Amino acid sequence: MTVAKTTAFTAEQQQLARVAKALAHPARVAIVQLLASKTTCISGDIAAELPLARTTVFQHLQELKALDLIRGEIDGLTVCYCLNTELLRQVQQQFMSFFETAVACPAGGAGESCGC
Amino acid sequence: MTVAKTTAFTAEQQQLARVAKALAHPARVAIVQLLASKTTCISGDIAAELPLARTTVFQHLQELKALDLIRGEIDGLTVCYCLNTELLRQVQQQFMSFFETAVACPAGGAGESCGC
DNA sequence: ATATTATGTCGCATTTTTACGACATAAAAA
DNA sequence: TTTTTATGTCGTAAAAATGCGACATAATAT
Repeated sequence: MTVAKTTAFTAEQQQLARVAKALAHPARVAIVQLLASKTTCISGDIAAELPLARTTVFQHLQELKALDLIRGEIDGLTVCYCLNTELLRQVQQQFMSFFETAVACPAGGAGESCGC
Repeated sequence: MTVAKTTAFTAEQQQLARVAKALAHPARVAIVQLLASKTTCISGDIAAELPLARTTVFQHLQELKALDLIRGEIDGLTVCYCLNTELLRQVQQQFMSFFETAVACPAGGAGESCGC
């Protein structure tokens, strides 16, 4: 409580952080890649392809689903999960803007205005 | 027992997840944006611009520094933090590849091969 | 020399994440 | 019907993240 902190975080910062958090575990990165590599939506045997217990994988799936990055459709006894490519495209844009601003830092990286 | 199974994933998946984790908090997103917006590297008054205690901000700075996304150079009594734009460029590429593969999912989004 | 200031370290409490087994449920097969 | 199978729910334990105050340190300023 050294200083007055008036500034809150913007909606954009929170949104980017939320998505980043969703991708902040290799299992969830792997799940997205797995779904991207299938011509047909695969079901819970996603778990069989990952070095984790089925319930743990299910938990990760739920986290991705909570952000609507993936979707699940029940098909009889199995469930078909697939990517929400539309949302992913938006998210990709957000990350791009973020990185573009970052790499375009006027300080220019390896220490032009300071010693870093 | 809860053992981190992150080692069972590919190096690429782990690297992407690591960086995603670094950006998984709005404060750290804000820090990167803040550093990107400065023509000169700013020091610890980063804390004054964020709605968090100084030590908490310092902690976030350390996390970004641990991944070498930012760097700090001591200048007398103050410290000059700035972005590692070179690394950020690499990271940007990794995220781009990831998203490109994801949005290019053959299932094509809104349910072409399944009901999602 | 003493005080001030910017930065960094430590410990602690709270919350969230991760991981998994035991159990429940509902569709399909026997 | 009974059994099998794929999926989902719940509780729990360990770990990590978050946030902050008390204290330490080192460079200036007085």
